[in-house]
Amino acid sequence: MFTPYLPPRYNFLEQEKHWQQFWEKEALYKWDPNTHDGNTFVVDTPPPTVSGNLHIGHACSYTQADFVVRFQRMLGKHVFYPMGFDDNGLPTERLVEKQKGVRASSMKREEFIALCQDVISIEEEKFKRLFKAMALSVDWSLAYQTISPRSRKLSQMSFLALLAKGDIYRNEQPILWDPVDETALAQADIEDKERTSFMHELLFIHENSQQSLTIATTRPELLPACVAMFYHPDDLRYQHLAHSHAITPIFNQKVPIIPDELVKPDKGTGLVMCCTFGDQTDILWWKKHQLPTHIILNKKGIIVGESSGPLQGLKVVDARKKIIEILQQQALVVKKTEILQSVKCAERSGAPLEILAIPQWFVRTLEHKSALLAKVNALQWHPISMKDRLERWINGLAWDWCISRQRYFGVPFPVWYSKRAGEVGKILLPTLDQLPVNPLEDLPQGYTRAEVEADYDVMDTWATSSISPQLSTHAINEAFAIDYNRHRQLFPMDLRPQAHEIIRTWTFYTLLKAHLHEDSLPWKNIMINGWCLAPDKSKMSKSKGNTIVPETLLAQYGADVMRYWSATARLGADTCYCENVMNNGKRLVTKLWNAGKFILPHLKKLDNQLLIDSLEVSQHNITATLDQWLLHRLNELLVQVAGHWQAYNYTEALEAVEKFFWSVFCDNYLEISKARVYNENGADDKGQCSAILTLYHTFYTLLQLFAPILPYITETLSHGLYPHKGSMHKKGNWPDGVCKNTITPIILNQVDGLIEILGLVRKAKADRNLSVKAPIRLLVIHGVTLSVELLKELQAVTMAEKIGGEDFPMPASGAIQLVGKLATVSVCFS
RNA sequence: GGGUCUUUAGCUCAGCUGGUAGAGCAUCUGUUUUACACACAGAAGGUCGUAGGUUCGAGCCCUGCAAGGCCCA
Repeated sequence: MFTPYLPPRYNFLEQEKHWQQFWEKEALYKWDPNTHDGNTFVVDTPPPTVSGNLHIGHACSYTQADFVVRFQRMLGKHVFYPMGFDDNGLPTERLVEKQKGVRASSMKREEFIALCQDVISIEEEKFKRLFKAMALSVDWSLAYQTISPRSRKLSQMSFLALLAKGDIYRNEQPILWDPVDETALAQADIEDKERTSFMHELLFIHENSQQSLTIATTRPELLPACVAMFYHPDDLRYQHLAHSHAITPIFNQKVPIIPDELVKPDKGTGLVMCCTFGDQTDILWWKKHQLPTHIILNKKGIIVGESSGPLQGLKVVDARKKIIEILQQQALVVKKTEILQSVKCAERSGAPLEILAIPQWFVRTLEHKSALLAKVNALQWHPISMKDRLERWINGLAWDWCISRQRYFGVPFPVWYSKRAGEVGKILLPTLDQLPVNPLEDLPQGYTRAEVEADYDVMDTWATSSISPQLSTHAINEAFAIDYNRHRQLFPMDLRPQAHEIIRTWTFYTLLKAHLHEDSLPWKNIMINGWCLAPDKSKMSKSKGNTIVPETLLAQYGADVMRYWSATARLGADTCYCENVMNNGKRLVTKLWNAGKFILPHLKKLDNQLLIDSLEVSQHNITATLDQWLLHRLNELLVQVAGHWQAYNYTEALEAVEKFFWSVFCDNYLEISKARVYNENGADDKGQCSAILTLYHTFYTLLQLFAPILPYITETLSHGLYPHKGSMHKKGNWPDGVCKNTITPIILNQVDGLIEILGLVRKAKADRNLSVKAPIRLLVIHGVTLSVELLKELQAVTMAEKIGGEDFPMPASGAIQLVGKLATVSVCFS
């Protein structure tokens, strides 16, 4: 049935809901696993963290990716576009603790994990609804979670694969430790607190000369862990100490005296002791000077070990009092000064942090630097300038990647340590078919619970996130695979869209994993979107109260307008939320609707079959010069816009289409052709048919060009005016060129002249404060010779009674004369 | 503190290998109702962050400075 129809008003909320259901019912975005022609476009969507709310920045970046995906689908690609949810790790734990008012550390581990599962399933539904409202053309059947059994399995496979290759190793490393909650912390969990403390000056003995040396410290209780003494290399007071040793008081340990630039000569006495580990500097020195490790603190922050003598069994604070007491008794404290000190504390428990050395798992990165740089260069960056960030990052890397986290809700290491006599500490691994394993519940084959100790840690979230492509392809490599055929079909992927602040983490780790696993790139292209800032160009944050949530914009303006806004932000460039731009988007949607409303009633003037036929078939009916000119210009637009899209320049693509639609199509073509469209006296049926057909097909092409950015209004108008064509967004619906006509440069120039003359006449009327529809008695044109046909168009649109050409003299008086690039005109009103 | 990006009209942004500054909105003026006043037509609006340098010529290249963003310490 061919019955074009549009409702009287465009109610975006109603239409959006309707088309969401339609797209779902039609399975328009469904990936077809049986396509093997290689004409695929596979996307690696970075899974958002489900904890907390989606903000406008997400909306901006996810819609920008969707533009590209929709274009590729319309081009005819088989699109694989999944959505993931990153529900693994600390942010989720935090959310759950907050929502449920619980503490992970004070519950049973399994109960806490179950609670996490409950919360994320609710949060994910929320995200899903919002993504659908934003018209992300995701195939939801491909959705994955970073904590699901399959993701755990693949994550553990990745670990085992790298362990087998020797790219993962275990080593004891200092970490920041919260002795109250008994966990390692990330940088993000730490806050600096000011407190008063005492700087003590203690006496050491210089081994060679037996003279006393005064060192300054705020941590006297770490004396048993002292492993060196430092002074600044330029400090003239201590040059004689080079290459000698000092003896610690009370514990009588012999420690080397070493010069290092990090010592502040004016702090205390300029001599400082280095312990295992008092602060970050101690760690640096320990690494740089390869000092011995002398651990005296346990995970509860209690001093242990024979060598700690009288401090054994005491908490840090008590040990500090005790050691000062002892030192004072022996007159080894020469000075005590109250100072204000900044101490790193746990944000949550408030406890001052200790530094512990704990065995951790590491992924080798440093030795792969040059290979990774080559990979970075093989990747297509959009925009190219972002490549630089990753190159600098890789060049500056100084440590291997520590992937151990002392957490609960994460992917556990698939590892046990043997307690069997003769092999104590031996690393035991599961077989592949055991995966995913929970080493706390499962056991390595042939061992009993009593014979093994499980690795209690979970992996860094990035260890899982860095295989997001493989979470979708279901394989790490040929040996570690759930479905290797699927992997071969999808990997490497075509596109990774993401924001710039995670280039150094997410991009880097994902490149690293693909490199180590298969010597491959994870993707062929990467597009980097910018940030969304508040209207004052500052970062949006809850504390400033300047956040804007997508829900508000969707309700106020609708998804198309929100997408329009994110389309005006160029790739890589930060953009601020701007009411102006939202209004422009709203105007565009309305203008499209009104153009559709104009075309609709004229369609019944033509035979249905003529409208159903493709333009190729009905092309011979496009007889008017003006119509042929429009189609010619439309063809030029198509080439230009396709080029922009191929280069990921959706902003320029939109700008070009919008400009063409607004000024060429609506303001000029439509106004000029109106006389023929209405054909009031019935004198030009052929011209009318030509005009209506041109309007009809041009408008559809413009809708196609707008479609990747404005999916709802284009679908609504497409179904209303072109009910025989099916969905606007179906695979392969990108226009590959409208009817090729052979319009000559002379004719092109004539129509361009006509448009210019129309502009000059409008100006003449504006100068006289007249309506654009005010009649003209005489219009004289010099410089351009128009055909009889074009003169007729011009006469109708300018309301000119009479038009004179070159042979007609310019009126001397009573006329407005205007000069353009191509033509000079003279307008007489009376 | 190190690195990096940004700074162009009241607002949001274009501006190609250096050659007389552009768009949309907002403003002002005018025009209506046979698609659209969420429109059409017109006008006005800028020492291109700042101080130097290179050049016949700099928004663009070089150096310093300032403000802001981001990443890393």
